Amino acid sequence: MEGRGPRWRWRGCSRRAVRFLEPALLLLLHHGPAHGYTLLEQLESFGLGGFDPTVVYRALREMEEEGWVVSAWDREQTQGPPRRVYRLTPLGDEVLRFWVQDLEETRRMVDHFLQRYYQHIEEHPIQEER
Amino acid sequence: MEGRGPRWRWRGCSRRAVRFLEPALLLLLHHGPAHGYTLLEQLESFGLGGFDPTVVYRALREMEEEGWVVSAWDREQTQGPPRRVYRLTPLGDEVLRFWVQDLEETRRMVDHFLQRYYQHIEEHPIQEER
DNA sequence: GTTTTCTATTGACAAATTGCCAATAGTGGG
DNA sequence: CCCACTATTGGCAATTTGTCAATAGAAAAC
Repeated sequence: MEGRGPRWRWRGCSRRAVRFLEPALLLLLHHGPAHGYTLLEQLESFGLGGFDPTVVYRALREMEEEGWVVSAWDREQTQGPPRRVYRLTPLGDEVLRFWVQDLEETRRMVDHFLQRYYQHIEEHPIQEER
Repeated sequence: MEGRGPRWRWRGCSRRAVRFLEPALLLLLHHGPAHGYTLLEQLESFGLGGFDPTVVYRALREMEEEGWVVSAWDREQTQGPPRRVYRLTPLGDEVLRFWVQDLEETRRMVDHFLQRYYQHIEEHPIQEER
């Protein structure tokens, strides 16, 4: 199953994760403000472990540029350097709802695909040569 | 909701489509050989309409490089220039099964996310200010 | 008390992906 | 012959993604 091409043809897997990153962060922030490092860890509860921190921080900064979240420095209560605490904005809340709609739609599509696959396999157990 | 950034921040939508392209093509080809133009049209039945043809042709060429499909020229039965007919290989069949697994996993993740969202919303109808 | 380790975040860049537009080309109708 | 429709390819700019190195404070180890 290895291709000679780029090292990491097996897309769809880690890529799916990236696609989930934004909504997952928005949902986590819907619970209350948090800083990147914590969010990074909490992502595992979505089955989104193993992210390079850079990716998460970058996503957060981009979300701030969009106005979905705002951040403030927290120089106290830290076991390290000052850290940025992110908080969801009303716009971010709205975007989360958009994402939910989008994921509902995604779910419909995935369902439809899988149904079609299983139905076809059942009807044609052996692949036709035609 | 407009950003000042690039024209098409609203990712996730056409992007989701792209993510579906490969498995959809593999499934369509599982029904039997077909050429790109037909596949392009059949994609609509997956809710994947409106693709730029280039994208589909490119995907097919890449899939051929990977050995998931093979193509042959069809100079007869054509209402235009000769066309390439793609056929699924056993490897492609295997890849389709991988994709199905992957989409099962995706479905679990989406379900989990949505469940968590609705549960949280129900428990905290008003966003906390904390 | 300074070296190491863990927490936390940022910057920069190469590689890959995606959108899009122009080009090519055969066929059939007017 | 010119136009519309069927089919496919090439190339490039813009965007996205992965990764690695850099910075930096605090706490623990030596």
